[in-house]
Amino acid sequence: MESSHPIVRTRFAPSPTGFMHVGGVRTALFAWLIARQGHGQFVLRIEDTDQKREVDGSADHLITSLNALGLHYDEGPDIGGPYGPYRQSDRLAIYTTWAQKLIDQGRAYADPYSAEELQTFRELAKNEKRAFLYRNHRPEHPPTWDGTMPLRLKSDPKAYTWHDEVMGDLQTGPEVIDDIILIKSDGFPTYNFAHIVDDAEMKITHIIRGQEFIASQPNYLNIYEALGLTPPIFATMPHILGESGTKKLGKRDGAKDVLDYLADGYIEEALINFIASLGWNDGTEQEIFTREELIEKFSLDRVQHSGARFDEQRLLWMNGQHIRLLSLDELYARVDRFWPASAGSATSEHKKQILSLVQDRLKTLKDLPLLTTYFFSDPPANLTMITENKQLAKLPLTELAHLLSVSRDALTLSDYTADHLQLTLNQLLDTTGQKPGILFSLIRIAVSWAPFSPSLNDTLSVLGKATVTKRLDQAIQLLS
RNA sequence: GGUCUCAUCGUCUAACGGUUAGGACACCAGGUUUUCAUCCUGGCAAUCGGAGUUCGAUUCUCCGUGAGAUCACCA
Repeated sequence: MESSHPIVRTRFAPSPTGFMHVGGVRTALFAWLIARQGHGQFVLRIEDTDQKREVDGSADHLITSLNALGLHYDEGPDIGGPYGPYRQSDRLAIYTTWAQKLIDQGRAYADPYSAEELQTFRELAKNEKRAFLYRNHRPEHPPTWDGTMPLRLKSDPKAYTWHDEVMGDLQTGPEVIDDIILIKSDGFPTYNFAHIVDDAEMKITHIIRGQEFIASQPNYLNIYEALGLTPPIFATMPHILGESGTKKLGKRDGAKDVLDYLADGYIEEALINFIASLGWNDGTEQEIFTREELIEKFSLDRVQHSGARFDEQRLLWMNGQHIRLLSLDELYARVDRFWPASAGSATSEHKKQILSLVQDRLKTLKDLPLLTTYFFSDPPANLTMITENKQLAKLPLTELAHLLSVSRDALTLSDYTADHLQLTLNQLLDTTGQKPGILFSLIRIAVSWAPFSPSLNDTLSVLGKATVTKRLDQAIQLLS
């Protein structure tokens, strides 16, 4: 059933003024999902029309972030594409051409006022408790536009009703329509003008962006009309709010760089799932979604209308869930830079064995050293782990030393497969007459000196007979 | 102040106008022959307020209240 609908094309259009935070990721993610779902294209366009705010390296950082999260784009400034260039500062001639059309039609004019005059108008409006409208001061005979003055739209004030895929039907009156600036006096277009031209030229079908643009939407519709363009589909995302407050999550409110989350051991699948579920769900009770499931199930009409708070606890939980979903080989490939320094000389075979033991315990990849150091190097003994242990403290140290001695002898006879070790350990419970709470705790502490570890038989198996025997001997000496 | 938007457990959210208002995170209590984690079981906890429509309202309407966005030569 091939329809006449155009191919879905969405875009992420950040301005290079800083790092990529979760709000930006969500906008990018939803646009990416729509493109993938519709088997269309996802475009990256850099909106660098404000030279003053531009931050060096920011564009590269955004690109790195998108790729790190697997939100790969089909067209963009670094990879090109049929509708380039994809950096607005390289497209100035295009905006001039479109602006000239408006001038020729009498729909754009030069703004002759100084900043001071404009400020006076604003204060006047404020004193009268009205919203400021430039068009109330529209000059009768504006000068010819020579590029040194701002170029403004000669607006056509009217009421608008439009549809938003997320918010539903929206409407406003003519009082919000104004003569907004199309081209600034520095020759660069404003976002308001440039994005409309670019989206049209790039054949974008869906504009997905944050709530902060909803108030400008009627003015954009006015521009589309002046330009003779059919507006694309609009979808407005609610804001992500800061952890504590109710404010929009911004960089100054502690919004973190997404690359920091990756560096802190969060995996991209969890980040994607979490950010998607912040304001969206599929209506079922499913919480964990793979990337493929999100592409299949995502829909704009199920996106929440209100803002959502960013809850790190939930992200942490979700990260653990996604870590457990990875195959051992996948996980192994990702934890590479998280191993403790002492793991340096270990074989990958050995490291994989250890990893399989701790996979279910990892909440972030950064937890790896805490859970595994004693596998790679002899841990320092800490007697208080025994003397302050509720169960072990009841027995005299010499008795504990004896138990370890018996255990060492019995374990020496094992072939050190996990199964056989379990058998040997169970037999030790019989021969010593001790409860697992005592005997197993003792052995576990004596070989790891760690507050926790995987199951005892697995731990011993991976440590190997030589290491276990050596550490038991050392512990026996210490307790004697 | 004008304009627009939003409102369910602490948090993320579900619920053709008819449910004991469901799930998840967090928290608490048990269980899975040691610990920590996982996993399982149970517990705690919500429809902002007031009218109206209706046999019946979390759901529809209106009025409040609260919150957010916007009113730039920023995006």
